[in-house]
Amino acid sequence: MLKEERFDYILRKLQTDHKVLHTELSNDLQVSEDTVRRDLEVLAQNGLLIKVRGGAIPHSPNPFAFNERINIHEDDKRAIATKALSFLHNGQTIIMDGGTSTYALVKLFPPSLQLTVVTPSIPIAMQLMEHPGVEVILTGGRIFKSSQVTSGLDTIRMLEKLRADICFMGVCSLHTEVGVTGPDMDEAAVKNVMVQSANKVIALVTSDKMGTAEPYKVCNITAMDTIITDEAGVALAAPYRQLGINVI
Amino acid sequence: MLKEERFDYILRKLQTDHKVLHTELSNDLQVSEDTVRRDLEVLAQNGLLIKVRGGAIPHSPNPFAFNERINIHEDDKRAIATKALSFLHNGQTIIMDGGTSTYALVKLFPPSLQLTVVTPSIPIAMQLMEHPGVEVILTGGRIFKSSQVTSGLDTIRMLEKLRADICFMGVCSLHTEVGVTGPDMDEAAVKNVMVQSANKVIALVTSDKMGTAEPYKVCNITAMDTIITDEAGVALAAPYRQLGINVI
DNA sequence: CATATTTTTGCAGGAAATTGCAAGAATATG
DNA sequence: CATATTCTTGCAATTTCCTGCAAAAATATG
Repeated sequence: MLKEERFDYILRKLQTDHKVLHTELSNDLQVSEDTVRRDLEVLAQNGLLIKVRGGAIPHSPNPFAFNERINIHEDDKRAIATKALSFLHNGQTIIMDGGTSTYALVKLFPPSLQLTVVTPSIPIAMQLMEHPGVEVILTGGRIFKSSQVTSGLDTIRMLEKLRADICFMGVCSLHTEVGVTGPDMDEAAVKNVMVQSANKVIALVTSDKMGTAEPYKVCNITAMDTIITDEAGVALAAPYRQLGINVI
Repeated sequence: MLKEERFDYILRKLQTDHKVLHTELSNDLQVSEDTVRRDLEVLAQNGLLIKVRGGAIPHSPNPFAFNERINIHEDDKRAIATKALSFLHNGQTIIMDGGTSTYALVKLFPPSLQLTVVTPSIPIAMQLMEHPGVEVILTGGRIFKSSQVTSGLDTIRMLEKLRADICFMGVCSLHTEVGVTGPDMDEAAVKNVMVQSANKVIALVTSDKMGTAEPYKVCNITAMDTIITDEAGVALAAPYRQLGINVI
């Protein structure tokens, strides 16, 4: 049996059963569970399903589209967010980029905090709607369903007119030479404007994103004032510190 | 049974029952109460519910105001929304006002529908994010926490540049002489621009709002092309029909 | 056609996650 | 304040996952 036939079978079964199990598939397809595991691995990589312990579930109809990602490196992200809190003071205007790191940050906002937050992220806006002291401004534009942020010209135009105290940047790759990069052209353009509209830029980055690069450039690495990461070890941080960037 | 299935079950039960108990879930899912407790823990961490002693309650990302209102006249609103569906055709660009009537409408969108929807309403945008064929454009601006819509100058500017086929107007009071009115100045201004930016304006109004007025004027009643209501009886509809408005 | 290289597959082991249980702490209730 | 629930913590049993490895199959190369 061809590997593609197995893929086909798995996806079809997933569509009818809304889940697949290693044990079942191993039996149905007459291959070992390891092979099934590997099959699910590649299907997951192509975004065709979501691997979970014991099998896989479909991508769309489950309510975890955004919340799944929040689980990855959850502790790291909370640690990063906690460090970031100390930069916030009453009365500031903050640009809050989309992404799970920034989402973790707004979840930690103490109730007494008084801020104006500008964001293209719908989950962040929803989270902050319940906060009594935060004025929320959502940038307009077309919604990217996968990342749940607005993007495009309208978003950029709203950000351009802004003067913020701090911009917290989320999911990006950092590289000392390549700079700050992202996986999507439009979002990279939006991030670029965010950087320009803020007096101070703070990147929230899990350590696995440091030293990596993606196709679309956001800005030079020197545009960052501070990088907050989960593991600010000397080895990882030194190259950035040499450029005058505060790494914590 | 996969852990994710349990999550799914819990969230679904929470949605219908408005609460879940450790004891019940343990029995329903055939796992120990400890496992239920741990499941609720992770769901709570992801903001999908709130743990309380003995079980959990919904997190209600929408403040009560919105959730409650959606239930008032629910049947009426669904009836109105069903009538409104016939005005929608593939390829159209639609302005969708905030409010529970319009929210009921987007919930009825058939999956095959291909539209571009421009809206200031966050619940509507979230609902449509799960729709495969709808392009969602959110107008930017300051968020009104009570009604969960964006408002203000930025919102107006985005709408001004638009040319839509249809505008569906939500919560408003209608009066043959006073016209269309609303309870908030900023929102009224936004609605006014919506009316001007669409070729055709359709009001979704429960019958109890007809013949009433509120402080801030949106537009003249003749700006409406069609009024969809739950009870298009002759007595109520006649004055509007005399003005050339289609009432159904 | 023979040989080298890559890909796929199954297996073994140790690592990691999940689950249920028990004992003591915390909290609600009358 | 006494009692009953519920919650937390630690632990052990089980299941599942990952890594490296070797055999078999497929593909490429001379």
